[in-house]
Amino acid sequence: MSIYDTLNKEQREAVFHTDGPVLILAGAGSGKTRVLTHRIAYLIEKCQINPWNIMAITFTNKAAGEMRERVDDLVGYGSESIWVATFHSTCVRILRRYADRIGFDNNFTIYDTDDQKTIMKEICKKLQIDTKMLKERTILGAVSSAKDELISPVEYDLNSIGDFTKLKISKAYMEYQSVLRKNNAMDFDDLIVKTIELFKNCPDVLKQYQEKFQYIMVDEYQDTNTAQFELIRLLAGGYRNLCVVGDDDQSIYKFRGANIRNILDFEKVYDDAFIVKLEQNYRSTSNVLEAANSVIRNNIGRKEKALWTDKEGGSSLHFRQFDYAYEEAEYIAFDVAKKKRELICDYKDCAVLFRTNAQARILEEQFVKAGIPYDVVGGVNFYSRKEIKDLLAYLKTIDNGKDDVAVKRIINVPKRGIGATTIVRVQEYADSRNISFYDALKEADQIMTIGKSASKLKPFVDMIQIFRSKLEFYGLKELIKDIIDTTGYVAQLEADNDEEAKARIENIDELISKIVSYEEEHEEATLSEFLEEVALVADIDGISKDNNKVLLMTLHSSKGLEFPHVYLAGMEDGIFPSYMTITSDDPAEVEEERRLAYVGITRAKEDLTLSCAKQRMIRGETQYNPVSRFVREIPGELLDNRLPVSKKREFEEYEEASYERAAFKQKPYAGVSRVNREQKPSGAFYSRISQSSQAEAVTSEGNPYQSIVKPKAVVTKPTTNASVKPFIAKQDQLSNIAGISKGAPSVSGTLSYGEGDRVKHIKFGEGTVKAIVEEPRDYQITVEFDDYGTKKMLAAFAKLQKIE
DNA sequence: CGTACTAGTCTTTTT
DNA sequence: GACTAGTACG
Repeated sequence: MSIYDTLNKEQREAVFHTDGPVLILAGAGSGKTRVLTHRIAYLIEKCQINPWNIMAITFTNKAAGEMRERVDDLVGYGSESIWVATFHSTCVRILRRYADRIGFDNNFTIYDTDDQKTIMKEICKKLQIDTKMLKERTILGAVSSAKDELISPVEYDLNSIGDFTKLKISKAYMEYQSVLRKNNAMDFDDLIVKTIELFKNCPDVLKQYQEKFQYIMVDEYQDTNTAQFELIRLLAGGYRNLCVVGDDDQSIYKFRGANIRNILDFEKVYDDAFIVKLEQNYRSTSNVLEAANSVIRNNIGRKEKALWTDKEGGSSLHFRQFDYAYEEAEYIAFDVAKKKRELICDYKDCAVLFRTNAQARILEEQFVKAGIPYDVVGGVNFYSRKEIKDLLAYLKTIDNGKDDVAVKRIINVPKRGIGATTIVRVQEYADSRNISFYDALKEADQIMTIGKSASKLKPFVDMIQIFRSKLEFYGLKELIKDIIDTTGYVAQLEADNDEEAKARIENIDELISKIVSYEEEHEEATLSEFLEEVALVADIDGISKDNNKVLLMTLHSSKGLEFPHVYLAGMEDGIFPSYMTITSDDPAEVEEERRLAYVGITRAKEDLTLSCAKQRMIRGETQYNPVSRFVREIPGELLDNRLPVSKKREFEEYEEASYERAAFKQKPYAGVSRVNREQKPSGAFYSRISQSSQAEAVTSEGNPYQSIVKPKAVVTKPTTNASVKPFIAKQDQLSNIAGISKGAPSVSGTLSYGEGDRVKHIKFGEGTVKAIVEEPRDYQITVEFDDYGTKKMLAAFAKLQKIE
């Protein structure tokens, strides 16, 4: 009995076909990690390939660690010499050795999003770019996309001719790259781009890595971008033993430059590619799988696949709709507690997935309330907290004096009486001499323009110099403690003595212990390496399986994971799919959301609950959203509750619950008197909704997916009319929801069109305005559409555009 | 130079 | 709603 006997036929083919280009199309849950690990084992064990000649690229460090572990379990030796890493850490490792060949120091700094923004802000000032018209964010986005596509500043410039905005971006891009170079820094995208540059400029270096990586495997191939593909193509150029694994249906990072063509056109680039499809799903029950299939089927641009399973049936999928978002969260917490209580599963078997990070908060509140242990993946990254960034900036300054961003961040933290003016003067001096900011500081007494402030700069420079020289003798742990003591950073926080300061001190302690454990794991731990590891951690990397906690995370973070019990929260059109993609005129955007839905559904092994709320607070505004189209795409017979949930029955379950909710019991649901009371809409408001829902019923069949942002003014004026029970009784059919959830219109000042004007509607196309009737808060517009006939609609919903 | 308040922005997703 | 950048004032 060999370890390969447990594989199915296709999996074995994928494992045994070791030479030449291979494309493995691996559906969700089809055992692709198993294939990859067995393939590595096979290479080492049966083909006598040295572990150090094998490379595996994964999407996250966590995946890399797990892969190494599993290979270790299979082979028992050598796994530590396999190169298993993400694209980014692969590139950093290469660049740390050879960056000097392309004009950087080998101890270059890696800039995160914050650093990028800081730099871009300065550039905009310098180039006199009006950031009201063209935001730093937008420029950085454009720059990043250009890098993903391997478009250099010069090429970008050539492509910008005649386009005013693009020309500005081009100038900024050019300047941005030169600042980065000057600061001896690279951003995330540069790590890939510069490695390619290195390979193209130094064939000897490329040759060396081509020799090393005789067998290359790439996981999550559908999410690679053009630059990453080029990198792989170069590396595999010697032996051509390139095996990529992916699933076009799970491509969810287009916004980050992922090029789906990489997987769809693999056979064109490598015409001798061996292709194998893994279609048997080992993860989920057939109900879950059928739901996933029926959703993804609605996408047009995909390779046809038929995932199947022999796990017949399983429990049906659950669907629940609630009036308020907090009720939804409360239900999920309650349901998890119930499952735990009834020994159906443990906390760690459950995960709650949602579209946006912001949705985590309301869930957290209810989990705390219910006393359920949970972890939130992502959100505010540990390393992007102020206090952590400050201390890291000290480390960066000590490590790389050319990193102006880091130096400027800490030059006056804690306060040393060094102000903005002084910093500007020093920068001017540095610019005139063409030296770094830090080097300019060293010559403070030469800078005539700063006068007395020079005396404040000297102690700072001395302090940094002393740290540097001490680093020869002590380790990173001593260094960080020395920094904290010398600067009095923690001492000042202690003086503040409030909750926030306490939390910050805790974070700093956490940082210290991270440094300590880093030093324990790495014998020759260097500052540069530590900073690099810190720069490249993903949110998901920190999650440990050993904790018995419910995991809360975005759908994106959930990729590659699986859980027996999965909750998909916020299944509303406008949330998921997001408002942005619904209103976009590119249908491919909704397709990407649908793939995300597919990823979410296929995370579930046994049990899947989909939920949504009719009313939800988003960025301080109350939204009314219809049930997600993705829920509607699931055949009704798979769901246990196709109808909106009966409030009464739900409530009885609450009553039975063993944990106390005394306050709640006294006022069951009437008036929704707990959380959000101040946001509770008035009775008048609700009758208004019903009204509009009836008015909308005429038009809703063509356009049921519209999410509406309701004007604040209406919501924030609560009346104490607690007896109003919002339209629950009316909601006996899912199809009604779309109409009802239209909500109230926003108060539009004036209309940009009048009777007789030609207008355009996002869904119905062009038409002529026939009538405009004024309503209390809006206008009812009658439009005769060229292709859809006459429709009545409210101006605030219809978003009609006048055609000139 | 440092602080406190205000106004504006944001978020869809992240290595 | 939360955070941040910008401004006015001490």
